[in-house]
Amino acid sequence: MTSFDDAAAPVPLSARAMAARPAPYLDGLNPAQRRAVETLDGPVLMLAGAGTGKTRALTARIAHLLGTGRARPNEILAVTFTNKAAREMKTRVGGFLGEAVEGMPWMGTFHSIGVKLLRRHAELVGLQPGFTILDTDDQIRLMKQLIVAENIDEKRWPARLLAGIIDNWKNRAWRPDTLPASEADAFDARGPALYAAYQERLRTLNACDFGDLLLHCVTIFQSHPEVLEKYQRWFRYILVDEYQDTNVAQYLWLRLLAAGHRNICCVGDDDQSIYGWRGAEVGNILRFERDFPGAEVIRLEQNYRSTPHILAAAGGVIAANRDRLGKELWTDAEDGEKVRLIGHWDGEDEARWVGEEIEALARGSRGLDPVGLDQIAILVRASHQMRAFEDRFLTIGLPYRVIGGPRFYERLEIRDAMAYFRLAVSPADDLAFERIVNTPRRGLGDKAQQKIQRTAREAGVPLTDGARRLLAAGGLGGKGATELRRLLDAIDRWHAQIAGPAASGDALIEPVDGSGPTLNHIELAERILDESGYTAMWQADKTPEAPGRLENLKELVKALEEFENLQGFLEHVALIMDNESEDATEKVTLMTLHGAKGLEFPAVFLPGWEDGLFPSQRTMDESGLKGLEEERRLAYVGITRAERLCTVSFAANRRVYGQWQSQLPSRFVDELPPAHVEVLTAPGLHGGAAAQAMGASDLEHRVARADVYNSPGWRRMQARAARHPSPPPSETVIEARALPDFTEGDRVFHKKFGYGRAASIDGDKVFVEFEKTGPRHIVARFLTPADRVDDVPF
DNA sequence: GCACTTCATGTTTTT
DNA sequence: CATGAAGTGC
Repeated sequence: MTSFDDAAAPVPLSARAMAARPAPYLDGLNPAQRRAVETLDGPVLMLAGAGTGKTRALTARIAHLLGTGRARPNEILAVTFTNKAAREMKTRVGGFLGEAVEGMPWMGTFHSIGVKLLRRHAELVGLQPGFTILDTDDQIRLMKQLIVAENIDEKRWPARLLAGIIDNWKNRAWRPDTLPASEADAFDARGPALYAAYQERLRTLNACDFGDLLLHCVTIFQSHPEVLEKYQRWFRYILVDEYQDTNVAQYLWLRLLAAGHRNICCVGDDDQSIYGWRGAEVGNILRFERDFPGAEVIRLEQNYRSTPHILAAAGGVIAANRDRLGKELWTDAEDGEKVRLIGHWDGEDEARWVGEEIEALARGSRGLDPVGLDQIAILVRASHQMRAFEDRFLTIGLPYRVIGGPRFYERLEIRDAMAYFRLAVSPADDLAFERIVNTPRRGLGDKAQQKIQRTAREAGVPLTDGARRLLAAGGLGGKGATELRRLLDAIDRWHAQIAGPAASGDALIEPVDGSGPTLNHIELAERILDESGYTAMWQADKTPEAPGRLENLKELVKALEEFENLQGFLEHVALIMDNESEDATEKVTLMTLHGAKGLEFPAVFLPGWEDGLFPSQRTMDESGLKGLEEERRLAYVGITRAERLCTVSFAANRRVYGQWQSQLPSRFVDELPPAHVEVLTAPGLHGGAAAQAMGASDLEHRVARADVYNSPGWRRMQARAARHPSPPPSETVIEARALPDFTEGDRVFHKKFGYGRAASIDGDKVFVEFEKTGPRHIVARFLTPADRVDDVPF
């Protein structure tokens, strides 16, 4: 058990020592921040606008709580949404406290704290403390089984959708028994029953999905007042980050815990609530004062990030939203550049222009100081918008990094390997068993698996036991039987080996040849992958992605080094799905607006501001005005990421699902206050054929409305453009015509698709069979002969 | 059990 | 268009 039970443990940090010295953590705080730090008792709502130093205030507040002796480190509950935020808070508090952060076991994400609580009281909701945590993938597979069992038409009700509906219910803290009547007719009135069945399955599997981690806690608090009271007393102070993103379940969880002393400090920004679609309730933050009467509301409005123009532009956009708590950001900073606005002919032009602009910024040829590539970000509404930029950057050799791509732990081979580890830890993990019974192929097809399922269900035992019974009864013959027996034996063996070292504590045991319980978890993991035939499966696989997968498996085993045992690792992975690999080269960042929340960049590009794309048509269709307002907040988030330079752009034409569509500039473009915007004209667009084809009216209409052609900003821009002309785009065009400097059959390299063989060449078009990504037609300039890859400038 | 086909379906994302 | 999932034929 952790610190909770060590109530008698000495305070790791000497309160007196800290109080005696002037508090260094108060230095440099502005009055509002200081108030937020020093108002310790009672409910506090810290409305912290973008870039107003909220993390600073939050960490100082923790330091202050400890410094004044109000609470010991393990009596503070500090919740965040993401592991990243939790990590940052830990680091920053660590700056004040030194190693005493280790004594803050209750600083973490909602989910990680939820697990911790739930493990202690699992039996109160019918679980055992060792329950497994299902991720989305497991969840959907489970739902698929239910769909089959309940005879539901999967065409009409795909598992993903149903899992989503149940997720939503959980987000709203609705249990099967408390589901409101309004939901009773969800999917042909079978919703409530299916939800109940799903929960029943989870209980049988001794498993929780992510929603349960919070909802079960709430259930326990509500039905076991003595448990709740214990925690209400224990957590003397509660801090919550990103409060605007809380869903109902999280809200109830917090409200229950804070109900006693009401020492709860919520930090958030209603203007940055962008996760409504996944259950976040802006209402939680809007209602705070009603929920906690007498609450102190502190507004952090001094912005330390952006220039006045950028703040004014963002403010202008967000002002169009109703239902705001109201906040106006201000700054002492110099005016700087206005927000720049530019229209393009199509998405490719937009990408081309952004690429050139980035190169110009990097050279310092825009009349500004040179901007490093890693100080530049392109923030898009939807990830598919990234492709035009990737293509372009690949072509011009501009290094970039995509944030939010496929995650390491979501990869097939990693998930398979994890399933093996899970089985080794708990052989009763049915979902893990199902996943790998026939991977690698063991001759256990659908029929055999059904037999196992049936045997297990009839006996009411886990699948591994069911399989054993089936074998004992001779219900399976041939190769399948032999292989199944071998697998079951292997699982037993691995399980025994885990029990060994775990029981003997965490003493480091020298690796000894042979077997026995002397294996450490890393060797065990290797052995599992080996004995299961999983590694061999990929080694035998001749498809191009096999080597990469083996590489990933190696990486997975390496990741184990940071943990003491497999159990610890599995728990970590269940809750932490992020994987940020830093690499040293300077790169432009490409990510979604959602992904950018909480980040900042000196220069930000916001492309694709077109109605239907941004704001997204779908959001508006589905959520109407509420949706539009959330999109607007997204625009606000985007603009406020910029420190010095913010460039908004839109295209007149865009290919949507292969179909060319003409686009209208986003309504948010109109909401940008003209006084803080500078309208640029793309080279070649102004007066050119493109402008005419574009139906110049649109652009001109907007431009005339803002009267920007007559603005000083416009003239200054023109003058600057004359002084610092952009490199002529023709360079690339000439390059594009260049014929390949390799011949058919040569091995070639492409930055995105990797290595391949040039199967046939037709002019500047090459048909390449890529080793990893299959065959494709590629323009020659994208390719480098493989033996000269080092010449590629990035 | 596997490879090939057709067909539908196209946000945002964490835990 | 382009990707993934489901279905069909071997």
